[in-house]
Amino acid sequence: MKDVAARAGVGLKTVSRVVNEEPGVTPDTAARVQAAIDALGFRRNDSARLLRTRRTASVGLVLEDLADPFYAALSRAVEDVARSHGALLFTGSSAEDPRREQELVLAFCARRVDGLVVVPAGEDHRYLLPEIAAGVATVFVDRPAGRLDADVVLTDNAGGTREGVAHLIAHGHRRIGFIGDQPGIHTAGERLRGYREAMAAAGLAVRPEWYAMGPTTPERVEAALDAMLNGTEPVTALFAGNNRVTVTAVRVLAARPDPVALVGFDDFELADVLDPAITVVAQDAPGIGRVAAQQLFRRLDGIAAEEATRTELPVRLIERGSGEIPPAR
Amino acid sequence: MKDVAARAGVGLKTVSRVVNEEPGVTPDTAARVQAAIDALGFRRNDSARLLRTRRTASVGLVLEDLADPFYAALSRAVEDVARSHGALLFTGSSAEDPRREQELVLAFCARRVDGLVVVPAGEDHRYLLPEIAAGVATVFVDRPAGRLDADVVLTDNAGGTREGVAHLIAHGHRRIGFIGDQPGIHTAGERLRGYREAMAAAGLAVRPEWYAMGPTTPERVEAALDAMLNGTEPVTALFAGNNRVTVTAVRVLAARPDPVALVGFDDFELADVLDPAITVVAQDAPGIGRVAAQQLFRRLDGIAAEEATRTELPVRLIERGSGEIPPAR
DNA sequence: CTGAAAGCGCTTACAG
DNA sequence: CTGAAAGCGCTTACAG
Repeated sequence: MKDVAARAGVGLKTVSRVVNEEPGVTPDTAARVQAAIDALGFRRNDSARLLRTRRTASVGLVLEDLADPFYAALSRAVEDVARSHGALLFTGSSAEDPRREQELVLAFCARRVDGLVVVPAGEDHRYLLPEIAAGVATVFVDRPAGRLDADVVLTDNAGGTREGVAHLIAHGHRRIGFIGDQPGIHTAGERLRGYREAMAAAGLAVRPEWYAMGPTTPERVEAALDAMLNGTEPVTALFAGNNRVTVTAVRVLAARPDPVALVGFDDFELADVLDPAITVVAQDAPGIGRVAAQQLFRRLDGIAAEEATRTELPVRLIERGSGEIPPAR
Repeated sequence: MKDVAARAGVGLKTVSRVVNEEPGVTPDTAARVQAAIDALGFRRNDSARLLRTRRTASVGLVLEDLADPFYAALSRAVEDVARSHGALLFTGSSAEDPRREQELVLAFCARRVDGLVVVPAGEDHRYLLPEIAAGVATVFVDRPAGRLDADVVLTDNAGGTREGVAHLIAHGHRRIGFIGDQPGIHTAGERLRGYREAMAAAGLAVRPEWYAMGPTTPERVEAALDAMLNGTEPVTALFAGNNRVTVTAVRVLAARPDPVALVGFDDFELADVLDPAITVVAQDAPGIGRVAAQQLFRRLDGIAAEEATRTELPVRLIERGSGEIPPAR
């Protein structure tokens, strides 16, 4: 900028005015400055500019895995909102490792991002307290923060599962299984709760061998499902607590002679092309990302309420066939 | 930092030393500085630091759509390489709009990212010339840059398609169709070329109604496929030029009485659960991202050759059933 | 309409 | 081992 000023024979501030299209520059002067800019190939250094303005016009997004379709869709929505507010997006994957989550978050804060959208991996987010006090707006997504009162945007996990299980009950099922993710994961716990509530609401007892929580590896899901199907009171329907479980369940059930009804939490591509097509409780991944990002910018613009908000987004039951199979005789 | 220095009763430079763990500070002094840091909740402002060091330790990734599984996997790989080099990742989706691509690229450059990984949307990247001259390392990915000599990492599109089509030929097919994306898209053109070459290598003529290029909307793909299947010389097998085409083809073919062989370019989740399971020519999305990012850091570390490199990654034919269906009698 | 000075929060190059 | 001065590339607050 100094070079431009020298070449155009003006002061620094005048170059700044032209670059920022501020008023109060003679067309003549502006033209001279512009010529110097073009000749020198000058491009404003936004990092320097932002050091002075104290707004970096960037937000950081920390999620579990950028390559996961659910988070990929969420990211894209956050990106779109950020763009509409003139902000750039940093992204980072925690790989479900609390240490890595913290590293990323603090790295973003060290860059002085204006705000943060975080899918929590850890259980204690008090490390963010000084950052939040320093003015970094933070919104949690998909799972609430641990030991910290902050904005959070969630899917209605319990409600969605209740709806899916009630759907199976409405189709005549009484013995319904549930296979979920690790019990420590918030979404997994909420979905299990929804399952229990739906069964209770219908006056149906839940036998301990009908539900299983744990890693979503194919081996473990298959073992859990086998146990449910081969017990003394075998289930006639399964509610799959997430995508991974659903896919394995599809494979296992396809190999069995008698049909078992299946409803899965979270939609996936080609669910409608399978035979039978898979009935799912669909989450709104872009919606979650959008709402979270909007809340973030509301905070940044100072138009959000003081207190932390908690938003639960509704799910959508999509009937495709697998969830409407009647109980085997 | 000034506050920390004042509180610890030392100079700025000493605080800087402690913060950066530089040697040459008495344990005693260091402890005093550290105490001040903790008391004040000081966190180094990396943006300011990087203004001075002239390295932002960040790279920008511009791709078509962060929510697309292929690009999501690619992004994750770029992120991992960036992390291993201590760099943060900006991401942005061009939505296949050249103007938006340029906006994003220039915004990243204005932040002075060290390097850029770009999936080109436009056809002319000369706008990057000044940036590259200014030292921004740039690697193109998935498609080559337009009118610019730069590093590029590609899938072996033509070779992969040759292999897939040859596979169909080896299974007895003589009349093979090809449905691809818009002819302007580099990957689409390359795959069409591979199809032609494989047919020619087997001495098979290609009738004009056997291949169709255009948007990958279900309507258009369905119409193209119908035309190929109902002509006077109907095809007995189809090579689908990408994911979207494959999915629509699966739907259309499932509704037909006689089986048609199908090989698709690019793998997708659940391809193995469909009936028949889908034979594909699989791209290595993480591999492409990794190789591109590695080339980027090689440039940044000054250990890359002067000339632009062109890398083509091999594909993998995965036989699952649909590609091994013999020609209908 | 225009510009000189100070400052954003750090590091670099020196001197002691 | 320690620190004062200058500077990274901009903007802010002022003065003319």
